[in-house]
Amino acid sequence: MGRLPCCDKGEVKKGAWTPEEDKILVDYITKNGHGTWRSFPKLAGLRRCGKSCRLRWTNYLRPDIKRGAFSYDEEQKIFQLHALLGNKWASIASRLPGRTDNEIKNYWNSHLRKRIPDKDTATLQASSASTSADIKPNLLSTAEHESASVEADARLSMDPILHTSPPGLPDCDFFLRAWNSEAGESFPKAHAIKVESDYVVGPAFNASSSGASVDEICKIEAEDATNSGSYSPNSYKVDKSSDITLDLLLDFPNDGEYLQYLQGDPDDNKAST
DNA sequence: AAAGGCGTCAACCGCGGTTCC
DNA sequence: GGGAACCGCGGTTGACGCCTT
Repeated sequence: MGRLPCCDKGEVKKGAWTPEEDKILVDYITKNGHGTWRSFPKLAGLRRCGKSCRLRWTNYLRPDIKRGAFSYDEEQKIFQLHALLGNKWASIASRLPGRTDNEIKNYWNSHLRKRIPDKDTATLQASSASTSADIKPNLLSTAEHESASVEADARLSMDPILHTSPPGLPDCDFFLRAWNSEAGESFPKAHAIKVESDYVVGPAFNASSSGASVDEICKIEAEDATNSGSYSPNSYKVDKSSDITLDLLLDFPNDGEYLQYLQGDPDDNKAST
């Protein structure tokens, strides 16, 4: 038994929205709110699928949407968040006020992805061929990233040390933990920065065995899930430090090296400044 | 000037997760 | 507890404009 179609395909209009339709949609939502999207088109007098209305509103017509070129800061954040989260566009969008997941996804696919050097791809293939435990999420293709995430989730669930934040541990320790982990390590590597031998990995967070990058990913996802009230009770226990940790990672001083490929395309940078 | 290629982005589709009854 | 309804997400498609030949 398949899922019922969300609307009668014969009845609804498809394709680009006209200014008139936009106006009807905006006017109705302004006055009444959208209610349930399924019934919205009928109530508003639009010959559109409810999903289509929702998409048009959330991706284009919402008043808080910021249009126009992405700033350098925004690009920087997208790179960093993508390194942590992979193709979790909604999660990334939630940290970029005024930007939608669709917009970020398109921008990534058309502008940012091509700035990642080919040699990273080569590194990726070499590393993924060696051992799955050494997988670096930020270097993975989408499919590899997804499978790595699944595997990492499984590892996480078996690694009690990743489930608990030591009582009374200051946030800076959390940050150090994160930075010394694979997630922190991934930033320089993602940008082809050579990390010197004084790079320290604590015994409990050996990068090849702890999957601490997943720690980061799970914390952020847990936070997102918590925000939407949908996180399962046996998932990572979230506390305030997750947000602080991510912010610290995002705010880590960029001396121009870490995001080298942001400067890869002068034309794009010109547009974003 | 015209045709074809390419890049961008709005919109669609299908699926998984959540909520409600 | 189970199923239907609904929502939201990520991947994909298609239209359109620009560029190159």
